[in-house]
Amino acid sequence: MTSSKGATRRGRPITRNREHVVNTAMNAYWQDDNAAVSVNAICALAKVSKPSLYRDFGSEDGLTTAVLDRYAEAVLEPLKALLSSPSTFDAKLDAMIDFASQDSRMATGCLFVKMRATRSRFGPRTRSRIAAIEADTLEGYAHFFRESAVGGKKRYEIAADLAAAYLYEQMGLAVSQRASGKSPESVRELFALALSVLR
Amino acid sequence: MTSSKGATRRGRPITRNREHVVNTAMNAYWQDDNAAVSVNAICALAKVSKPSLYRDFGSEDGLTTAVLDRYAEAVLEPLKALLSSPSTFDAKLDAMIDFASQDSRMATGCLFVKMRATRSRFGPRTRSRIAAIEADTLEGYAHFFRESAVGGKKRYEIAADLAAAYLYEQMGLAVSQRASGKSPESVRELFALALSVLR
DNA sequence: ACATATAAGTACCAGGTGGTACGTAATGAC
DNA sequence: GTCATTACGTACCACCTGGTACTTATATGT
Repeated sequence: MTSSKGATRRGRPITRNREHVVNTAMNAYWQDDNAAVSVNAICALAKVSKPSLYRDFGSEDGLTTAVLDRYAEAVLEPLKALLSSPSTFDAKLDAMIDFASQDSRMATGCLFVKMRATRSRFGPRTRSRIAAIEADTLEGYAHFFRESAVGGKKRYEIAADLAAAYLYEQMGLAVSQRASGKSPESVRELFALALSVLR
Repeated sequence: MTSSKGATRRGRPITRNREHVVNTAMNAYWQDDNAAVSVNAICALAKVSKPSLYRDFGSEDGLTTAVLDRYAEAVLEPLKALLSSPSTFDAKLDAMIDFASQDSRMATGCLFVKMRATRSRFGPRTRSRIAAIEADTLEGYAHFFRESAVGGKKRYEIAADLAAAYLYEQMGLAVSQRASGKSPESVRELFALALSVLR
């Protein structure tokens, strides 16, 4: 679709594509305990030379930005969609608990939460993406609570913004616990206890 | 007290003492956003040459262990003592909230929590100290809840160990929020909401 | 005065980091 | 075939990391 016109491309054909590198890097950052994965390590994992990587992403900041965007699209968006599904308030909270404590995607934690925790390691572009995703998530949560307040079975006495911030922080805590190896059952127990104040 | 005997020490007198280096390093680790403070930076801050530091502590692991011990003694012990003070259950929880959200010692977060979050960066000795302090803290909290269950005004329906783990995690979350610059008021609000399930 | 003992710093080590200059390989256009 | 065009990787850069061999400064014992 990129070169459908008659003018065929000239020169050596490209062998490594961006997608492959982004996925490899995402998995590396995601899996690793520490968020200290070097570009050298990523090049070795993706079997791409460093200049190739730098031609595709410009800098480490560019790479981590691309990784974060990919993660947001692949994992965060589905989670966000979960909140606007047609189901009850309590069922949605239960779904959040399931997701954080049981879902295999959170087995090694949430990449966004990890990157947020070590954000000082990243460049300015990545940092601003992190801030943007945080704001977007908080707004999504606040919307969820506002909706529930008018349509739900019970009115909310605590402010939607407070509830949103609370859910956001507790969600981050729960996935951090999974990343540190805590058992899904323990995470579930603690997370459910924390969210019980919202019901 | 170290050389009270008649036999006076021979050789060049020592100029830099361990305490000074430990305090400097503790403040550096504590203050810094990232826990990535290099030994070079600490040497520069403490105005000590690298070999001197290595003679005193053996390795980076030795230094971080000493720092953690000093922090435990200076900050964690007073906090622990707070739980065994003669006051009511609710007052003690309030004191915890005050400490995490208002106390100036937590203005840049809790060094233990920071080191725990980045524990993969440290050597084996430091890591085992972190684990020991965690176990000790959890046991202290569990004891607190067990005591409250028998002598307090209300019995506990949730297990003391669960309550202890919950308090431990919420405490860590609250001080992390302070470390990341969140306002004391916001931290207090969220932390108080979290602890409300314990009352 | 001189030897001995101790503590301190200079100047280095190998290895890893993010990042790049430059030669080379593979294609289409002519 | 020859040439321009493009993608690619080798081999490097300066800088920083934790860690150390070796010299030098300053004290006491005799």
